[in-house]
Amino acid sequence: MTVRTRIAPSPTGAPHIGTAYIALFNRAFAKHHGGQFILRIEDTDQVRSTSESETAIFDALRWLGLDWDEGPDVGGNYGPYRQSERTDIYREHAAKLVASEHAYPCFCTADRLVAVRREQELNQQRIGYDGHCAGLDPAEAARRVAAGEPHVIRLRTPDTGICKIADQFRGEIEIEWETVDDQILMKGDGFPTYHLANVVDDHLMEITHVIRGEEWISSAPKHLLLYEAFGWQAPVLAHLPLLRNPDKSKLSKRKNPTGILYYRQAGFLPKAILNYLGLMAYRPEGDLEIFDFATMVSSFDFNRVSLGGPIFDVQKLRALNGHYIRELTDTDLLESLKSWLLHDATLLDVVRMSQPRLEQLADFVPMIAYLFADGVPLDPVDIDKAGKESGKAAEWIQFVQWEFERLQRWQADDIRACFERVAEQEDVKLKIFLGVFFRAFSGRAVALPLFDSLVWLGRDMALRRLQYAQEALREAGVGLSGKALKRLEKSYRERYVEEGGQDG
RNA sequence: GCGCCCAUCGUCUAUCGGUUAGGACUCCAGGUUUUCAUCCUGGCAAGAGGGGUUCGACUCCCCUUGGGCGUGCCA
Repeated sequence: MTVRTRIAPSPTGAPHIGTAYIALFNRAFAKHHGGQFILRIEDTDQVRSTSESETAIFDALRWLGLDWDEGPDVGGNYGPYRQSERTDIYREHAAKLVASEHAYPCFCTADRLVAVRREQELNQQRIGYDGHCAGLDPAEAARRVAAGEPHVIRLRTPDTGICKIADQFRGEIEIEWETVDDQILMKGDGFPTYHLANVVDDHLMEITHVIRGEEWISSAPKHLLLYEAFGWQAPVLAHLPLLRNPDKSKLSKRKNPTGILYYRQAGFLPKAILNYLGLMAYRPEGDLEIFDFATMVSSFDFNRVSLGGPIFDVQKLRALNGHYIRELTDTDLLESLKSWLLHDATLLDVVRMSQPRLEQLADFVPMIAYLFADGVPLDPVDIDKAGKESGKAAEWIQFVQWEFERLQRWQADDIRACFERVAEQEDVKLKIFLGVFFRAFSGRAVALPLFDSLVWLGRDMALRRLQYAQEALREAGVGLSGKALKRLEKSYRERYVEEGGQDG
């Protein structure tokens, strides 16, 4: 049996450093056994998935050297590797489950579900679906489905007994069936949920080992039950500890740079990132900290994986990166610099932006420096003063951060529209408004054209700069307090997000 | 609230019953260097608490505490 592992990111937003972390372990394990590592795109969330994000995932993982043997863009014998192209397969399998009564159609409305949950919260009961439609007569349910009544398909879970999960890192985990509710398998839109799709695909793609984040432990029983219902052999499960923010919460973009592309733009080396990510839960042997992917592959051992939730410490990553930079020969470093950003294609953009403003060639480098930096020296007092009144700058920056995250495409026109929208909402002249942002992004009141600069920097770096600015403002006492941030978020939702809750 | 996971310096970790509890990052001091950085040397700094098991527990078991995740027609 050849070992096959996979990474299955969903293309929503910027490719996450956590995805690289999980991918690294999966790839290292597969390669240790001479097996294959597969990339599967989990785009079953029609609302949030974008092709821009999918491309960015390919780009980011490949840059890190985490190549895949099979995937949407390289093909393979188990395709298609994009879940949105496999909907027939899921529908078919869901139908089988309904036929065997391992699953059932549910006609409950979203309103009823909310009401049920609220009552459970009130009575301090366990939260979960109450099984309202589980007892429906199958024939009757089938008639209603045939009549076109809106419905979802739910998994029928046992009411008693315990589910034993053989986690390769943690040993046996026991979860009582009573605590797992009837999970939705097929959504009202005809798309599967993660639970169904991931089980069906892992089986069909002959995945032998599923190494994923510990956030999945509590849904493992549902997955195991599905394998059983289909009469399939379940893959080996292993749950890695989650990467954390300095405050120990799950790593999030609000508190940290989480975009892989940020790290590329900021000049981190792939081998340093891989080494650091490996360090988060693995040591090849004893005190060995500096190691490459090949060492991780050859030494890979489930017993050497540590389980404490590691805090992602950019400072240590930086130190490690410095180590690798120093290890390069001068010509290799020059090549690294060139392939990073100092090549003709990117330089030409910068040349075009700067030309109208140049009086001497010597003006060039100082003028463009902020485009090649991670952070720039900031004057928080000056930034704050650029706002209409003290405190406004921090608010404006926050609104723009949220708008940037929601932007579908990262292009000059969209970015411009984004600034115009916020300036209008905040009732401030664009010229005044942008003053804050020239300072936040470049550290100066004047710089090259803002929107083009942002396109050039990339979304992840743009967001990072705003994060730096917020930190500086906070330190200077003119930033957003926790309370103010909460208030602002509410105001943002009301005024900017037309309808429905947005994700976090 | 309920379920599950986790627990060694500030941070990442080594230790798989017997160690002065080791290394790395950070910080501090000193040395090399025209400055800085690098590099070298040294230093500060840890087994959450309480019960067991054992001749002997950081290590095994239980409880408490703390933290995390889950509790979505998101993944």
